[in-house]
Order: sequence, then C-alpha cells, then structure tokens
Amino acid sequence: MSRSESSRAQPSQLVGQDAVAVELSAVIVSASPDGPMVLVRQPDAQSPAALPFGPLEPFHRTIEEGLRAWVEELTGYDLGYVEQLYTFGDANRHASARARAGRVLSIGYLALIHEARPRRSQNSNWHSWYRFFPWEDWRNAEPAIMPSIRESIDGWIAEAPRDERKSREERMRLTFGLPDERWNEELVLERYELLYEIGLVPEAHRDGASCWAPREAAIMAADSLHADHRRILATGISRLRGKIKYRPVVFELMPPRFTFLQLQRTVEALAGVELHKPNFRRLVEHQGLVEETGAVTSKTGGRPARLLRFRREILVERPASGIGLPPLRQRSTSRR
Amino acid sequence: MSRSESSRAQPSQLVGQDAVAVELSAVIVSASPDGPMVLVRQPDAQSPAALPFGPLEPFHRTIEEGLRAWVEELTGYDLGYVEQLYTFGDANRHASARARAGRVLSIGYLALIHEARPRRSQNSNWHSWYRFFPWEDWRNAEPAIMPSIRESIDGWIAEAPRDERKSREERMRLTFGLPDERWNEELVLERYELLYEIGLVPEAHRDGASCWAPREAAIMAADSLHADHRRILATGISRLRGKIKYRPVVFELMPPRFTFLQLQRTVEALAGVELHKPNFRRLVEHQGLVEETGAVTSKTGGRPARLLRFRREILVERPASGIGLPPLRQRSTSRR
DNA sequence: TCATATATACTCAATGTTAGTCTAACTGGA
DNA sequence: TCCAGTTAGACTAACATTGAGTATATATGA
Repeated sequence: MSRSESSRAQPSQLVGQDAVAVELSAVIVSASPDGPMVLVRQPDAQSPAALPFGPLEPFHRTIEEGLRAWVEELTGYDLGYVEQLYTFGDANRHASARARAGRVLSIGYLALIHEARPRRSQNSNWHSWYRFFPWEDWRNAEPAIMPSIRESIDGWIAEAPRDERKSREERMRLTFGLPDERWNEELVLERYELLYEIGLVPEAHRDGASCWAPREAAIMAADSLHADHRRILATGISRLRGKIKYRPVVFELMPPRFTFLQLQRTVEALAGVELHKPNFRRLVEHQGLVEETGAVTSKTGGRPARLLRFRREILVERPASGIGLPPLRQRSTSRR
Repeated sequence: MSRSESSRAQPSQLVGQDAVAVELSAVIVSASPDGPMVLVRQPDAQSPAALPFGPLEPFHRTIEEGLRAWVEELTGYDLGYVEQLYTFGDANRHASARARAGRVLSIGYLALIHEARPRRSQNSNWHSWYRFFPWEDWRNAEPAIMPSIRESIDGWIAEAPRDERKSREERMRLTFGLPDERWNEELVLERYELLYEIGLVPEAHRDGASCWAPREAAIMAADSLHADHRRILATGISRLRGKIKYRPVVFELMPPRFTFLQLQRTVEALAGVELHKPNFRRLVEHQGLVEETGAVTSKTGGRPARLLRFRREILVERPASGIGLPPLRQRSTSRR
C-alpha cells in the first residue's frame, strides 16, 4: 500500500494488474423421481468430476451469456432459468491457482431445467445431489452418516482450547442443530464449510488447508469435486432451498403437468425434509400457484389424481409467492 | 467455438485468456437521523462521484480482504459487517472497459457501519441514498418525482409496438406498483433497470445504450455515479431491504444503546415506508431481539424512553430472525 | 369383494397479524 | 401551577394463517 491514493483509484489503473482467470461454473439442477439431480461432468478417467465450467471469454457479451455458451457446448443443454450465485476467489482453494500462483475467480451460477431432454455429451451425467452431501437428506430419517459426523465434531470440540470451546459448540449447534435445536435445511454451505475446516472432507487436505482431522478421517461417503465445485454446489443448494419459499421456482423443475403429490415430493426432495400433505395442498391452492388442466392420471396407484399446471400469470401477479416450508418458520421466543 | 471440447474444459486452459480487470466496489451504509447514508468519493472535481473502489490485487488473499483493504486506504474506515452483492460484467456498462476494449468485472459488496467514527479522507462524504434514488422514499408521501416518472413510462408504453405493449404495462405495474398494485420496496434494482432501459437516467446515454427517451429527458433529480456504481448501489439497497426482514442486520447500523422509536425510524428509513408503531414494538420484543439496559433517556421529547441494546445472543440462538416489515407480507389470493 | 393405496376434503385449536384505542410520563409555555 | 403538546408504551378485537389431525372418495389387485 505504498502508491498514492489518487493514482490508484482511477479506472485506468485497473489495466496493469496481473492476469486474473475467470471461471464460470454451473450448478444445473433437475428433479427426477429419485430426487434432486445435478449435472456433473467427467471429461476422462484421470480428471476429477466437475460441474460444467469454462473460462469467461472476451467475446462473451455478459457473464451469464458466457455461462450459457459453455453449458451449451459442454452438455448440449439450452438453459432456461439461470441466476448468479456467488464469486469465489480464495487463492488456496483452487488447484490451478496454486499451480500458477495466479488468481482464479470462480463465478458460480444456478440453473434449473426439466430433466426430460436428452443430453448430448457422453461425459455429463445426472447425479443425486445427496451423493455429494449425504448428510443433507433428512426426508425419511436421520442420514446414516450423521453419527460419524457427530462423533468427529464432538472430538473437535473436546480438543478445543478452553477459550474456543464454547464457540465451537455453538457453531455445531447452529449448523447441525444438535442436540436440541431443529434442523435448518438452508445451512448447506455453513455445514460444508465447517466440515472443510475440520478436515472431514477430502478436498480440505487436497487444498493443503490446516485441518484438525487427519487425512484418513476424511473418507466420508461424500464424493468430492474438482476445485471448489463442491462449495459452489453447496451454495446452489442453499440458495435453492431458500428461494423456493418466496419465489415460485420449483415449477422450473416440474413437467408441464403434474399432480399435487409430485409437486410435494419435489419440494421435499429439494429441501431434504418431509411436509404435511394437507397443509401443503392448502398452501399451494391458496396462493393461486396452480390451476387444473381438467385431466387426471391413474398412474399414481390409488385414486386418480388431478393433473395441474403452473399458473404463469402468478409471476406477474405476485412474483414473491413461494412454497413456504413450515419447518423454517420462526419460533417466537417471548422474553418479556 | 471451434476448439475441441476436451481441450477447453481443463483448468490449465484458463491461463491464456485476455486480461480481465477486477474492480471491487463497496456500498457502505450507515444510518443517521436524516436517513440512510451511503459513502461516496469524489477524488477531484473532474472525476464523477463514485463508490469507494479499487482493483483486486494479487496480494489480496481473498476478495473480501481486498475490498476491506481498499476501503481502509481510501476512506479510513475499518469495516465490520460485509457481504458480497453481485458480480457485474456487462461490457458496455463500464467506461474503462469500453475505452480499452477489455473486460471489467465489477464485484459489489455491501458493508454496514455505525456512522459515529470520523472519516479520514477529505474525498469521502456521506449522502442520503435517496439522493441517488429519489423515487424510493415513500415514508411521508409519494415522492415528488413520481408523477414525471409515471408520465415518461406511460409514454414509453404508449409508443410500444402492439405485441410488446402488454409486457411493458406489466413491467411497470410490477416495479412501480401503479396504478392499483402496492409498492414493493425491495424492487430497487428492477426499477432502476427499467429507468435505465427507457433512458431516463443519464448513465444510459453515457453508456451509449439504445434508449427510448432522448438524452434531454434524462435529467431527473437523481445524480449519477461513476461506471455502474448506481446499479451496484441499487443492488445493495435491494439486498438490505430484503435482509432486514429475516436477519437482524439493522443493529449493525444502530448505536450501542437506542430507543424503540430510533430503531423503528431506522428500519423505516431503510425500507422507505412507514410502519405501525405498536406492531413494530411487539414484533421486536417478541422476537427477543433487544433487551433493556435499565437506563432511560429524556432527549426524545415526551415521556422518557427506555434505552435498549441488541441481544447479540440472538445471532447464535436464531440467526434467521429479522424485523419483518408488514407491507411485504403476501396477500392470499384464493382461487377455488 | 375386500384389503390397500393414494387422492382429496374437512375440522379445530393455536398462533400471528392488522389496525386500532387508551393511558403514562415527560417538557415548555401561558 | 396547570394545560397543551409530545412521545412512550400497554392493551384489544377482528381477522388470517398455521399445524396437526381425521374422514371420505376412487382407484388397483388379490
């Protein structure tokens, strides 16, 4: 910080800095009967699995257009709904940044599509996102991996220096909700970051972060991804789990016609929690999010279900309406 | 798009691209009795006013650290609460990008501070953010500038090609809430973008965008800012207005001790709408956001008010609790 | 035909919200 | 000293929303 203030603050001074590589990565989500899926590429057996990504090129008119172009080229998908997630730039979290001692900015995007269309590339595959975050699926019961996570975190808390112990306990309680707190499904990124810091995910060791846990402890069923792509994916899941509550984005994932239960199962799959059926129906009806097509389907097993369609008009009527998961509502804590 | 897929998808390919300049800009907000303030710099009489900004440098360990360093150097403020807003990269919205035909990425951050501390730099000044967005302050009445905005937009709608007319009308209704819809205070960015597209803000002409309105129509009391800084500011206001509803961020702007009414006035100033006093008090009390200090103050005019302090514990108890402005609650639209 | 599975409708208590009114405690000026 | 003005703070009734449960309808398949 030696140069004078005024000489640095001018836009023209921006030119001379070291080259920055900008990488665009896409969390492309779809919903299948088996749960929420994310598109992952593995160009060849040597490379690690990765989200579809590519560098921002000079001819891309906007960042989003650059992302769309890369996804189209790599996977054949023509994206519909797209939103920017976050720009990451930690030097040490990116292999190629470490290798060339430069900086890589990683701009993450979230895209939602109907899975129906065929994919072009042999290298792209849909995976349940719970493959990468097995501790995030609480639909049926506590995930099988939770006890071992809890045990590791308990160890990390126990070995804390005295002054840090309480804050570690609180961080565990906040993110993983244990033992007395409820599960907050939106804190996907916060949970991942905690596991990363402790060293329970393999990429923490790969990145050379100073970890509490030994590399051997970091097995975990969770597969890791190229660079910071698992972090970007966590950001995408967090964002989507939050957004379905106040914007009608689920419908980007639904087929043109669907039943109430299909819609509920999709929301549950995304949020990783189960919902109360009658209340869910009432909410969706009450908000004017759907309308009947008149058709019914008998493929559901029992009584035939009405087929619904999304009321696109709602987007201009009340764009703020969403699905409103009950579990996240605030508990009042009266403190008179 | 000519090179083969696999050769482009590797991280090592990121190196060779054209230099990208990365600019970090800060929307630094504080609350004064006169309303919400934002820190704006004007290095010299020739330069346009700008948010504090500077390039990302190789020695910045993270993007956020780079931002903090720039703000510290330019303004003397040591930022507390900071969050990333968005990364902008439209080629034509940035003067220096046009000048050198390269790309400028603009990463915007939002920072909240107590105004109390003195500022170091002569070039930095606090301005009400409504100076840059006079149409956003609906606390007392409809802003004085609204009629002329409405008139211009009406003209833009009237001159639309037939097939586009309806969508223009809906866009106006959504963003500016007229004539029948209610005002949605969160759509700051959407409103600004509409005004930009129509050509009612001077920077649209400066950027050479193809505008409906002639340059002369774009006077508007609103002062413009360097590059896309007014867009970044709009993003920051939108984010903050949304966030006070579900996170206790207002308290970052409050002094250590404050009265209920001070808190309410601050929230109102940020949101640009007025609130119902008894309900606001009940909400804040009920959420456990504050506790009494035991002290009172008589400086408020009438009956002495109790001085409150923020309960920091709430951050670990329920980080999701916020102030919850009534005007944005959803209206039910029953459609049985 | 009956068990079973799913779809859909209805109920009810608890809780939260909206929009008010009413009272309390201070200041400053007639 | 007393009253008008001003702000603080308590209370309430009407209404809407939510959480959790139960009951009924219409399919399939043994």
